[in-house]
Amino acid sequence: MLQLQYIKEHREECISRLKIKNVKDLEARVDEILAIDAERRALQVKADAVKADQNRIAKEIGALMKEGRRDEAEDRKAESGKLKAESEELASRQAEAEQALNEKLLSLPNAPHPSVPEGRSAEDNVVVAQHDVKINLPENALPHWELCQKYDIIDFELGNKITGAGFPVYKGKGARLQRALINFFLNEAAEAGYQEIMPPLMVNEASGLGTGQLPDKEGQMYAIPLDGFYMIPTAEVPITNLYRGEIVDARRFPIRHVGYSECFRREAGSYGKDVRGLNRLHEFSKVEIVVIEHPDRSYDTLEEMKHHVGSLLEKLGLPYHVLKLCGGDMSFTSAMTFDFEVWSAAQQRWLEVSSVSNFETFQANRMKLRFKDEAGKPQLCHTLNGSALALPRIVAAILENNQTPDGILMPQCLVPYLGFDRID
RNA sequence: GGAGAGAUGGCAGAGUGGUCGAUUGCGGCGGUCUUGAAAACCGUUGGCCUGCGAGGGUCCGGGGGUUCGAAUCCCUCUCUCUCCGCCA
Repeated sequence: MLQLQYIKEHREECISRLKIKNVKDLEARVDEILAIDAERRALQVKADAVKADQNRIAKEIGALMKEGRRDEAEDRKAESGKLKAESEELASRQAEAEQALNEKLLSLPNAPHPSVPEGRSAEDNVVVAQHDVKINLPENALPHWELCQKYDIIDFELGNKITGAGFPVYKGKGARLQRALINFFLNEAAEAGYQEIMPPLMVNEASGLGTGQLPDKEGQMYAIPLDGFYMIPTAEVPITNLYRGEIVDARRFPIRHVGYSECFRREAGSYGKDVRGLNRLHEFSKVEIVVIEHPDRSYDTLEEMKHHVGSLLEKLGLPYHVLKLCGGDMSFTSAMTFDFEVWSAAQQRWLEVSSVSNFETFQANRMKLRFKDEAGKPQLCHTLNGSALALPRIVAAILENNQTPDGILMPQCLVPYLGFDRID
């Protein structure tokens, strides 16, 4: 969530930044927050004064009792009793104001960086980079779901049987390809300085709140109500929450992590050709990079992360472009996001395989993730993350783009991990 | 799943109704000494809210209660540890 202090001190700037995200009733919501905060502070000043009186009297009673002046102590007790009622009343009003303030703040999205383009939908995203690769498709090129069947490497029907739609079963060379990609991505990230984490695949509610999945995207996660857990939609959740509530040593910046996990998403409301084959799944594998960074350096780090993601796609020999998301297409939590899309030649469409974002202090504020600045004062860190990479659509593009009459050729960089160079 | 013990500051560990935001040790930071370092010695060392400031308030796992007053007493939840059972 946004920092209250920022909203207070930069109301105009805050509103103009949020406008880009097409927030409804924006000014009214911001002003309501400011009003509730003012009320809350006024209540606290009053409550503190009453409390101070109570504390003083309680000490006096202690002293009087020690000296054996019981009558005077009893007078004091009566006095304190009156204050108690007043103090309880003030405290409960203050708690109400605090809760209201918190709810309002929690429901306000992150303010986009001033350079984020305006726009309503994905149509308005801006292509900022393009990397072409020549593709020679055979005459009778097949979409990946037919290739999966032809070579018996990914079985969607079997997944339906044992779980349901969107839970494919990888077989033989298809399974081996998954494992190879995961290892390739993890090794590349390790070489780039990211420490590997293998996180739990279920998290508690506090973690969901920390990274912003809760409360507003609750319906997107699979829940385990009996134990109060959620299946993670991305490794971002457990890895970023590793630092929840911490005051980290500024000398550790940037804190770079990479982790592979299965990701679980309900994807309620999805349908049609978008969900065909590997295009959209309920469970998929992803390698994620997460960085905790000093606010002054976070946008440089975002560039480094983009560079890392781009280098992976280039090694895999996939054509891709990079989109800078417009305000209307950005996530609730992000201040700036770049999407990487690969060209899937047989489907003739772009598939999103990575999303790299800077959240600035939005997540850090929710999870109280801080560092000490030069003056020794705690400040919020910036958090960033990006897919590096999500497997299914990478697999779809590899299968489609590299198909030949003699089988599907594997990218050279994967051969050492695979132990074969083609699927046939 | 059954039985028991526990949760205090970065860590360890005192504190069982009043002057305790909390003894002490370690660690951290600053200094003295030293060519430098170590050792030794001295000092210092939490977060949050509020206030221009002085200051005030708050926090001893979470929530609730008793009391003029709670780290300390009561209830409850969560978590951790030990033993038994089960198990990869």
